[in-house]
Amino acid sequence: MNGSTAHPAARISTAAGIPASANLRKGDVTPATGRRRRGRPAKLSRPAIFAAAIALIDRDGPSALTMRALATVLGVEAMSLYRHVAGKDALLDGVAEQLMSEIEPRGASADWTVAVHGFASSVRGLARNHPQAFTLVALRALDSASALQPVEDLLASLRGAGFTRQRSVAAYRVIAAYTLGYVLSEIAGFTFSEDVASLARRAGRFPTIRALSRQLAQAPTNTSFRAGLETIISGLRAELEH
Amino acid sequence: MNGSTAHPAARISTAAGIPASANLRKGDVTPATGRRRRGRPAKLSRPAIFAAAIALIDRDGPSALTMRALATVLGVEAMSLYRHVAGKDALLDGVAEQLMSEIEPRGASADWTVAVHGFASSVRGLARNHPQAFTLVALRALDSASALQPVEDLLASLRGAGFTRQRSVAAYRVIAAYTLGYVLSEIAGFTFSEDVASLARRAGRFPTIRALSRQLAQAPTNTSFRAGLETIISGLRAELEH
DNA sequence: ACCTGAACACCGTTCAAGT
DNA sequence: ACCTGAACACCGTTCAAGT
Repeated sequence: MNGSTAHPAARISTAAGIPASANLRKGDVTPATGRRRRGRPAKLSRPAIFAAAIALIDRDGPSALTMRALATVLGVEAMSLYRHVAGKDALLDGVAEQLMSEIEPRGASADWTVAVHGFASSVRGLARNHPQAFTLVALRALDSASALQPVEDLLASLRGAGFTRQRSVAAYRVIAAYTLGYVLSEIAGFTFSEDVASLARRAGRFPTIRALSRQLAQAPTNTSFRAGLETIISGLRAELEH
Repeated sequence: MNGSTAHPAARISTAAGIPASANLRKGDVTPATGRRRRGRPAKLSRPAIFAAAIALIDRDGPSALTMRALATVLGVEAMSLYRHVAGKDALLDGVAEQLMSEIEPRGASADWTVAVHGFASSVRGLARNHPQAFTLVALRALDSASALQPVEDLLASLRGAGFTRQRSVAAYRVIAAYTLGYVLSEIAGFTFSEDVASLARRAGRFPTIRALSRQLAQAPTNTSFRAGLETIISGLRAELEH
């Protein structure tokens, strides 16, 4: 497809312009303890590696994330990465965790419907900031503190609003499943391209799809995402009041 | 991690035991026309290739699907595959389409809630039959007839039940998003492993997660999937009757 | 302490050649 | 008409070696 002959890694390095150390928050390189460093100072750090990996995926897609390409971007040889991450799988775990940490905590809300919208918007916002990386990472178990905080906030609001333990978890799962599915569909083009209508026409079947082709072709919006959430909230409210 | 030194392809071939031609339905090799075959008879066919690919993924995971491994399983050299599929990406498109064709049509239902459950069960059933292949394929645009039929049936039922055009499409999207998200979460272990509770305990935060750890650890079931669907149906019914 | 060179066993894909 | 051999430009990962 992309028949470009040469795509020199050096160019990536320049273009990506990874702010190698600029991305680091203070204290990232060394643990909180002021332990004395000896020997050669480290050129690499885990957060710098993960940040560069996310930038690489966002720019060129998941398949561009290669140990070798990542190393080039960081101005280092591929093998040096293995000092800091166990392998490619561990790299992806780190990427997932660093992505989740971008979600800023909202705190528990007294109104559970606000909490639902807050949770869903956080996830969707992350996906919109990093569509490519999100797909890579959406299916990895989230066992980091930053991934758990939004869940904690949502569950706390549901419990506080009077949902039983069982119903709180059930509600969480419905909301999380809808949000994940919606966001992934959005990234994939919502499974309906403009030419689905023409396929339906060619096939001479699917009269309803043909009749609804204008509506189906409409790109999902902020509004339609929230509307779907309201449908679910309405169903949950009925259970709560029952 | 898996430090096994040698994993000879020949062994895969034996172990996988792909029923190379047994998987073929009659008429798969040649188009319906009784066109005369000349030259060397084909050892390969697109359906046989896709079936073997699905079997390989189901057995050994998405990363085991390699042009070379697939060829070995089919008793052929890797380059022979390029006679039948344009490349690996086209192979994955074919795998996606062949998977979707496993869904057996249910026909439109007079009761729209039956149609909702039917659609969702079809998708979930496919995911349970091919959990590994499903993840690989869930995000590819579905533009084949067999992928469109379940959508047509659901939309037709919704329209027939009195949903407006806009509301029918909106309802479809909520249902599809929930189903996709639920099913992918299920495959990924529903993002909550048993040790999330212990992580929450170690972190000394997340009191609600800790309090709900038993409920959160419960594996999703047929029943809980349908219960979530009922929540959504209840929300949709309110809109319909409004 | 941290990074590198060389090597190994893989990939997808091409092209000209075999039958 | 269909399949193959040899080759190219990649992968992830190891290990012993450099500074």
